[in-house]
Amino acid sequence: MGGVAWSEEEDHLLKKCIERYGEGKWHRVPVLAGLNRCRKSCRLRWLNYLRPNIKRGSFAEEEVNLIIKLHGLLGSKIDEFRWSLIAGRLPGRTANDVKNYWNCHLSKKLVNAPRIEHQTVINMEKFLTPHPPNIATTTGPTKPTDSDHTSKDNQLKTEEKAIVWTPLSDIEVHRWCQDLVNGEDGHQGVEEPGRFADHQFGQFDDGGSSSKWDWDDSIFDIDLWTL
DNA sequence: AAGAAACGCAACCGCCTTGCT
DNA sequence: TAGCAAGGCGGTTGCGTTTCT
Repeated sequence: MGGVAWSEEEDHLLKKCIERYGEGKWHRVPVLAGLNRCRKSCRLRWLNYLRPNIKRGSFAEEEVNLIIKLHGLLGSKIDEFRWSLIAGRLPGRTANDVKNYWNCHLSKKLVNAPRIEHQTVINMEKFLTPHPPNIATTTGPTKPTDSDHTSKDNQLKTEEKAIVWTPLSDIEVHRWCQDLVNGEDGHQGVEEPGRFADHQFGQFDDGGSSSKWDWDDSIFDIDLWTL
C-alpha cells in the first residue's frame, strides 16, 4: 500500500469513535479513538472505507458514462478536476474511487477517443459565451469578471472562448447538463427538472437509503464558478 | 512454473480554503 | 487585518494481486 495499512483493530476503534462522537473534529479523533494516526489519515480512512453505504466493486456502465461526461464537463477546459463533485453524482462512490478509476481505466482509454472531449468542448463553448452575455442569472454566485473589459477584449480568439466565464440562466444550465448526460449535441427542448432527474439520475441502487435526489440539488450545488 | 509487466487501490503528501481569534 | 489551526481536496506513491510471456 501507499503507507501503513490499517488493521481491523484500528478500523474498529475509528468506527466506534465516529459512531460515538460523530464526524468532524478530526484533530480529536486520534486521541479519542486511541489511534496512532494523524487526523488526515483517520478522516481518509473513514470517508473512503469505513463510512456506511460505501459501494465497492466495479463501476456500472451508467456510472462510467457519467464519470466520462462529468469529467469532460468539469475538467476538460479547467486546470483542475473536481473528483468530489463527480463522486457526489455517484451514490456510494468516493472521490478517491472515482479518481483511481479514472487514472487506471478511463484516462488511458480516452487518449484514443478524442471525439468525446471534442464534443464536450463544443458543448461548453455553446453555453459559455464571451463576456458580456446579458443573461440574467438566478442561480448561484457569479464568477468575478473584469469590469474593465472592452469591446476589443470581447473579440476573443477561438481557444480563449471556453475559459471566459459568464453566468448561465436556469434554463441554459438544465439544457447544458441534459445534453451532456444524454450524450447528444442537439437538445430536444427543455425538460422540467423533475422529469429529467427521474430519468437520468434516480436509478442507482445505494441500498435503498437515498436512491433518488432532487435534480435541483444535484445540479445547482455544482459551483459553476469555482470549477 | 517462474519471472516480468500491468493493474488496482489504499494511503500519504502538500497545497488551498475556511473559520476563528 | 494577520496569523494560525483544521478541514478538505487532488496528485502521487508504493505494494499486493493478477495477467502475460
